[in-house]
Amino acid sequence: MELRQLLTFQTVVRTGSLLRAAEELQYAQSTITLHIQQLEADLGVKLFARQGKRVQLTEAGRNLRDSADRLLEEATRIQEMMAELVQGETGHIRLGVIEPTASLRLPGLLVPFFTKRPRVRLTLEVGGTQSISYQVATGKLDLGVCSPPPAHLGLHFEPLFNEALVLLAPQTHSLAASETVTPDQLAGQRLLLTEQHCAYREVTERALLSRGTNPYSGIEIGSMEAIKHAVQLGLGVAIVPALVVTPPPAGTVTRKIEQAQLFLSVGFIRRNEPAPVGRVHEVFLAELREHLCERSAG
Amino acid sequence: MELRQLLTFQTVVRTGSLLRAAEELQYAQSTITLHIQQLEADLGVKLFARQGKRVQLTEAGRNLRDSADRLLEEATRIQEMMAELVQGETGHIRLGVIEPTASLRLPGLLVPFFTKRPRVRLTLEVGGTQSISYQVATGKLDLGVCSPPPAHLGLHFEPLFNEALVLLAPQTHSLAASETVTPDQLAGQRLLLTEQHCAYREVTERALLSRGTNPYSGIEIGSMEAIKHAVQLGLGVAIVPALVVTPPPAGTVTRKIEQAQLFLSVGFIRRNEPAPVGRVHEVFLAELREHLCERSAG
DNA sequence: GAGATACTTCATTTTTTCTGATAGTTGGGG
DNA sequence: CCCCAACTATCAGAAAAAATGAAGTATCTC
Repeated sequence: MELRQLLTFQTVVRTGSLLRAAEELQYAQSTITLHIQQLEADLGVKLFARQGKRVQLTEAGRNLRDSADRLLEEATRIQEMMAELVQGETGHIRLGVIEPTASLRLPGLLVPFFTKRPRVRLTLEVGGTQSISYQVATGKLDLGVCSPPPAHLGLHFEPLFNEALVLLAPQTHSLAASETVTPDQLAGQRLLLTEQHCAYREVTERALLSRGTNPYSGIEIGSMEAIKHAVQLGLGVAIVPALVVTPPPAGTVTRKIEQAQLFLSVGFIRRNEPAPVGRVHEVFLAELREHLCERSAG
Repeated sequence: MELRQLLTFQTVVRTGSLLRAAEELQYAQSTITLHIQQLEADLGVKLFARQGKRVQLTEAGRNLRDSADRLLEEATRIQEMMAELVQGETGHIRLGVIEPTASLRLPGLLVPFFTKRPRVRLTLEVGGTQSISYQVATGKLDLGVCSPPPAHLGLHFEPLFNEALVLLAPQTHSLAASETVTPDQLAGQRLLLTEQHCAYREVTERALLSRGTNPYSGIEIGSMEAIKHAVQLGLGVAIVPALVVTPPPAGTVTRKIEQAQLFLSVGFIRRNEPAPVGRVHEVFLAELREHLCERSAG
C-alpha cells in the first residue's frame, strides 16, 4: 500500500472516473488502472465494480474511502506541520528557568510571545541551575535560563543580566540603622541561606568568605518566600535578589551591601554542538535577549 | 514522503540506532540512512542530530514521531480492516426491509447475527417494495427483503417465504359469524387498505378483482398498527398479514379467506450483475435463507 | 591510540513506476 | 440496429527509484 495509490484511489472515487483522475493527477490513464490494481492486489479486495464504462465502489471500496481520506489528511498535516516548524510558527519549547527569574521576569515575556504564536507549545520547568543545566545537557530540555553552568557539561552560556542581591532585615534590626552595610557587619548575624548548591547561596558565600566572613548560620530555607517571612518574623537577616523584595515586605527593610560583588549572573544555556533546536527556539532566544538584556542590572 | 520511509523513521526512533533498525527491517544499513535523508529532504527539516555514532531526535524529529505513529497505525488498521472484510467479520450491510417483515420476523434474526459479529455495521431502511428495490438497483442499498420487484430494474429475486393474509374484523361484525369468508362476502364491506403501490394492497386488490369484487372503499391507512386500531374501533374490516394479528387485538377476530390466493411472496433482492457486495453480505444472506425459509407459510 | 562500533557516501544492480500505443467493452444516437 | 464516442485494460519498453555492498569517516572504549 502506497500513499500515491491511495491518493489515486481517492481521486477516482471523487471524480467517479479513472480518466478524470488521470487528468487531475497528471498521470497517464494506464497508471490509474495500475494503481487501483496494485491496491486491490495488495489489500486482497476488489475496490471497484467495473461495468465496462463506469466504475462503482464495492463494499470494500466504500470502507476504504473514509480511511484513505483520514490517512491522506494526516499525511498532509505532517507536511504542513513540518513547514510551520521551519517558519517557527509551531514547535515545542522545553524550557528550564530558575525560580526568581521564572516568577519575576519571565511572565512579561511569555505572554506576548505565546499570544502571538498560539500553536507553539511550552513546557516550563522551574528548578535550580544545576538541575536545569543537567537536563539541557542530556536533551531533556531545549533551553535553560539560569546562572553559569558547570563547565564540564559543555554548554553554551550567554549572559542576559545581573541579578542584584541586597540584604533583607527586620525594621528593628541593628543592621537596619545605617543606609548601607559592609560584609564585616554581617559577621555574627544569623543569616538565612537557601539550600546548598543553589547559585544564590554560592554567590553569597563566595563574596562573604572573600572578605573573611563565614556566613553559615545553621539555617537553610529552600524558598525565597519562606525566607522573606522568616525575616519578617525576626528569625534573622537574608541576602536575596533585589527584585524579590521590591518593595520590601511589611516590617522589613533592604540595605545595599558595600565592598562585595553581590550579584548573580543570569543567562541562557543551550547545547552548542549539534543544536537540536528548531526555528521557534531561535525566535524565542531573540525574544529573551531583547526583553531581559534591556532591564539588566549592573 | 513514503510510508516505507516513515516506518524506517519510526523504527530508528524506537531502537535508537540506524543499525538496529536495519536489522529489524531487513534492510542494508545504507538504506536506512537513505530513507532518513529522503525524509529530511522531502520535509525540509533535520530529523536527527548526528553526533558521529549516536543519533538523537531533533525538535522536528520529536514532532514527527507521534504523527508518524498515528499514520502508520492508520495504515495497518486499513489492512486489517480489509482482511476482516474478506473474512466477513466486518463490513457494512445496507438493508431495506418491508415494514411487517422488519418488525415481526427480522429482530429474531438480527440479534444473534450481530451479537456474533460486533464489528459489522447495519443500516436498516424500512419502506415499501418499490422504494427498496429502486434503492438496491441504484446501489444505495446492498440488499432488500420485500416482494418481487419490477422486472425492469434487473434485480435478482429469491423467494424466502409466503406471508399469509387474513381478514381482520371486529368481533361483532357480520363476517365474524362464520369460520371462513369468501371474496364475494367482502363486496359492499368497508375494507381498510394500505397506500397504493404497497405490495400488500396490490395482492389484495388482484385477488379480489379476479373474483369480481372491487375492494376499494375510499379509506387508505398507511400503517398496519393504525389499521388494527381502526378495525378494533369498528371502522371496517381489513386484510392483513396473519402474523401481524397473531393473536388478534382485543375485540377483533381473524378469518381465513377461501378461494383466493391471498398471500404475499417475500424474498430478498440484490443486484445480480457485478455484485458489489462483500463477504458479510453473503453470510447475511445465508442467515436469511436459513432463518426465514424454515418458517415459510404455504 | 588502536580497535570496535556506527553512520555516510557512492557506484552498481535490481526493482518499480510510468508511459504510449493498442485492444476491448459499453452505452447512446442516428 | 449498428456505429461512434467514451472508458477502461493490457503490454512492452523507457525512465526513475530503491536497495545493496564496499569503502570511507567519525566516535567511543579500553
